[in-house]
Amino acid sequence: MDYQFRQIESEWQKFWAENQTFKVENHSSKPKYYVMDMFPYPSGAGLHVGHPLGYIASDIFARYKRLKGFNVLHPMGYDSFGLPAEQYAIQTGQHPAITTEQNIATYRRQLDQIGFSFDWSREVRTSSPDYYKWTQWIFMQLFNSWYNLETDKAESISTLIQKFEAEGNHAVKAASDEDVLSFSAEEYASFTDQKKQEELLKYRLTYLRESTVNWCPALGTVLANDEVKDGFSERGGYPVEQKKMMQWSMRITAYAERLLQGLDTIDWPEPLKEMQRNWIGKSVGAMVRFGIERGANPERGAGSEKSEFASPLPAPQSSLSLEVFTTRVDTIFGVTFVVLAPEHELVKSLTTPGQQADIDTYIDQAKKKSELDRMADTKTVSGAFTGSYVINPLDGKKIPVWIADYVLAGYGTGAVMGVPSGDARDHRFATHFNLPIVAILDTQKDVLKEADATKEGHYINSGFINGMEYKEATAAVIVKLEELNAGKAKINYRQRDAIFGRQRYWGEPVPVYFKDGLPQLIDQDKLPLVLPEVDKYLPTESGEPPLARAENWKYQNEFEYELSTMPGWAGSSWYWYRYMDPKNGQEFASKEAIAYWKDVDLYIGGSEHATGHLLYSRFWNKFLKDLGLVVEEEPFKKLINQGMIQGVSEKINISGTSGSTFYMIQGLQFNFPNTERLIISQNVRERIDETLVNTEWSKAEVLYATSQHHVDIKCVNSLTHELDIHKFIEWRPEFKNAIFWCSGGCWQNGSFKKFEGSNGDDKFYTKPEVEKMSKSKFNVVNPDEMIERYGADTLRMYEMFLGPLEQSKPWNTNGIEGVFKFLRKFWKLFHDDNFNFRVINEAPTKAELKTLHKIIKKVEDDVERFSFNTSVSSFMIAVNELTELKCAKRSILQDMVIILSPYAPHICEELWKLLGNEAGTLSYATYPKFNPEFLVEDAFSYPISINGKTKTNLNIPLSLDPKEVETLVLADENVQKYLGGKTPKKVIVVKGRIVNMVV
RNA sequence: GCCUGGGUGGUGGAACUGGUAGACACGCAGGACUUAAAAUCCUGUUCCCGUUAAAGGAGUGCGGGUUCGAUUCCCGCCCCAGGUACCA
Repeated sequence: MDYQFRQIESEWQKFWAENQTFKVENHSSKPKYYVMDMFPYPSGAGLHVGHPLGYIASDIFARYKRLKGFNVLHPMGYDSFGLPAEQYAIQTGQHPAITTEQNIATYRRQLDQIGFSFDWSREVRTSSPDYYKWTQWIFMQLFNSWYNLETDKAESISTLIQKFEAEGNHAVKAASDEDVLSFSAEEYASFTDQKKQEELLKYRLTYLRESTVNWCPALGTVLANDEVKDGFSERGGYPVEQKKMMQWSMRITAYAERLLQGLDTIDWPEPLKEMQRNWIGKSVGAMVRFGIERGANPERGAGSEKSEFASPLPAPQSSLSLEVFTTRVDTIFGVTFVVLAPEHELVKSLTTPGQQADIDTYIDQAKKKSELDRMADTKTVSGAFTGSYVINPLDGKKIPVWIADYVLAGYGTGAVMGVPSGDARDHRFATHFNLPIVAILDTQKDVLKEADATKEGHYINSGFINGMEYKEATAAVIVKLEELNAGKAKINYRQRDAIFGRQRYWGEPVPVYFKDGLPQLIDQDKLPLVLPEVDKYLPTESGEPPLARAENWKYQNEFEYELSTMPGWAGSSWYWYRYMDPKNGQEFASKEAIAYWKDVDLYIGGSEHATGHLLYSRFWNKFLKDLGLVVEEEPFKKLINQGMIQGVSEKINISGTSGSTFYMIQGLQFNFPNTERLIISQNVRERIDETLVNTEWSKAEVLYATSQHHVDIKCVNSLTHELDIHKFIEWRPEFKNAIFWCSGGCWQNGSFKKFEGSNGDDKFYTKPEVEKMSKSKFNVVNPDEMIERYGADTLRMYEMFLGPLEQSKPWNTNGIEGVFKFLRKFWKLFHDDNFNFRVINEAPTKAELKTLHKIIKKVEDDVERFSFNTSVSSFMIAVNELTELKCAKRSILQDMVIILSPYAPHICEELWKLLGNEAGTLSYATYPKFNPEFLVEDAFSYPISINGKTKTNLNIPLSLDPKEVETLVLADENVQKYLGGKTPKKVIVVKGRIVNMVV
């Protein structure tokens, strides 16, 4: 029979499912290997061709490892809490659990079709109560823990209470809130229970605190960052404001240093590690306190309010002072101004009456700017002078205090010392506002023209550090500042605590109730705290989260539950442990299972999770490790980022309405009721762009205010980018009366009017653009059609053939035929022209063995370095060679089947059976052993080049040494011809590589 | 702005430690088979010059450099994609 992929694939998928071929046990005499994918969110759009890319790669790897004798854990599950299901629920009233269930069924069907070797008996779903019971349980452990900086570990809160009872908190070194009280054991004992809890909350690893959220009053809800666009809600376009709200937070900052250090111990892509490093943002520097000039504005109230609590500095001499964090404390003599964030708490008290108007205007402006605006606009310098001055603690100079939005309130102290000679931004600021610029190092170039951030050379204009070099000066300045009680060395992290909650329905309920306004954990045996039923998935009229709608939902019928739910990253921060022991009702995973599987050996997923999921997972893992619940400090030993599969989006230009009732376009009249739109073909649009100024097109200026909109790629010919107007109108009926302006005329209501004197071109073109594949861009390509047409094995190999795994690439199906042809060719090796099985038991030839061992080696090397595209090519070469050799020998072909099986498992299972092996044993067969003897060559065709340009080749035995090779080459008459009688100045012979002659 | 990745034929890409640039595949062109088409098979296919063949020249984003030899290493620049919190 010819290669019948449909039949073969469904047959084997059924076989694997029925026989649980890939079910794996938590014990084995084989070494363990854990291959995991980032589990998907089951969206309503189903799987698209981008999803399987990583899954195919990890599946190949998992299957390969099985052949190499490992006990392989390769599970799959669903990250099934999320906003889209909830949004759908809001629109339709359908419970998100139902839609989620349906979406999962679609995903499962699609995943099964591709022939993955998942152990489905271990499937997890984050939205299932059996699962989120343990997410809640981990939350409770976090609540019951504090971070002891002395042991550098999380500990039970009870040890902290003991310390408080014994000695108060003076000697306690803990990661905590800024505003902790200072108390003795006696004072602690005198606290009411309420007060004690209040204080303890400031140390817990998960705690409540006020944080700013995107609040949309019209929708009565909090929005995620990506639901906000230019200060308006993406859905509906309602204004969004910043609102303070009590929110659960996770004290991830306690782990900053360990998260940073751990990066050096794991095998992850360097760019990804770099991203995490930048996110954590460790900077070693110093805190410097500038005294505020007395009498600046005393009637306006207190200075640094923070300092009575957790300031790293001892109490200031003056109550009026300003703290600045800097990484270049050595530049302190070059400070000519200080800049505060507009939101800084001291701005109010520092502003003099004369400057009040300026400052108010500036703050107003800054508030309106979105973060995006601030970023895009790095060239514009803005700021305002407060009217006050601070005193440089080292030389007593008066320094003006400004505010500017390039300083962020959330980082460091929200204040910067401006050193224009050394920092480009400060330089721009100084130049713009005409502030002095002082050079501080003798190596600095023309500092009036440009900042020079050098650390080289010797200090000048710098008081007691004049003449010193960088290292010495930095140390000296810090010593001096400490002496003066005006500063000290400090390590600062950019990372902040993670907000842990959202005001939504479809998430894990937080296992907390409130008593006297303080959060309390529910009893552990009440877990899981199941998501209650609600009548609607919207917030309440008073703006409370949807859970407030649940009737009679009270702890012990008395206490209010926490109404927010956990964020998306909760369930995904520990799921790799649940796969180890997914059905356990007593623990999140048994000690034995964790001791056996330990960690994930290979994790494949997208780099978009670099600073979210991957950082939070590492954080929770370290926490679980501190509690002795897991064994490894890092959860994912090796990580590979698969590149993004991009799609080609198609866009059209839609012009705004002009208010006229008809349009004249090139002398033709078109009806144009106010609500209709003019849609301009891309080729016309480009011509307008080019010739906008020409009189011929002057009318176009009126119409020109177009915006680009996505069109479903189903309406467009992907080769010509020609729009099918009929299909388009079917898809978007609101455009049924629109005018479609083509280069030779216009379409409206199905008829075409030709421009006078035009060629009558009635084709309408879209603009293609390569973008991320996404349902919202209408450019997704579904794998189902591909599988229907070519089968799963072809899809698997084709996705790998597309290019390097880690590189992003646009999806195209141009080469898929070649992969399909390859599989047929492979099938035909085993069959004669009439498709009769023809494999024979003869001894292989040298050439056949060479081909086989070449591919054994190549695929081994390629898989180990995740270069799957090159192994597909090598398979093609091997099959071409064997076809050429007319090889039908079992000893060659059987090994070929094993080597290819991770890539194309279905066809290989079928051939394995035809070869007479027991069905289903292929997955656990032994990978053939490479024997280098078969590849040994005794001669090599040396490229002979002159001045680096290859001229000819000479076949020379490899046994000859370079000198002999040289003699042989020079004796060759062909070579002499190229040399034209000249004697080469020099001859380079690299054995087995090349001969190069310099003439 | 900053960080990261990338730029090689008409296309996807290969070239692993500095050693024959363009493997493999798609597409295209020509041919075989066929009444015809599909399928299959064969041949050619970086560009320029050249009727063919030979010979020659250019060539891995651009400009330099190191080297007997550079897609690979170094310096400067341009462009594309992704990320991003102006992080002091």
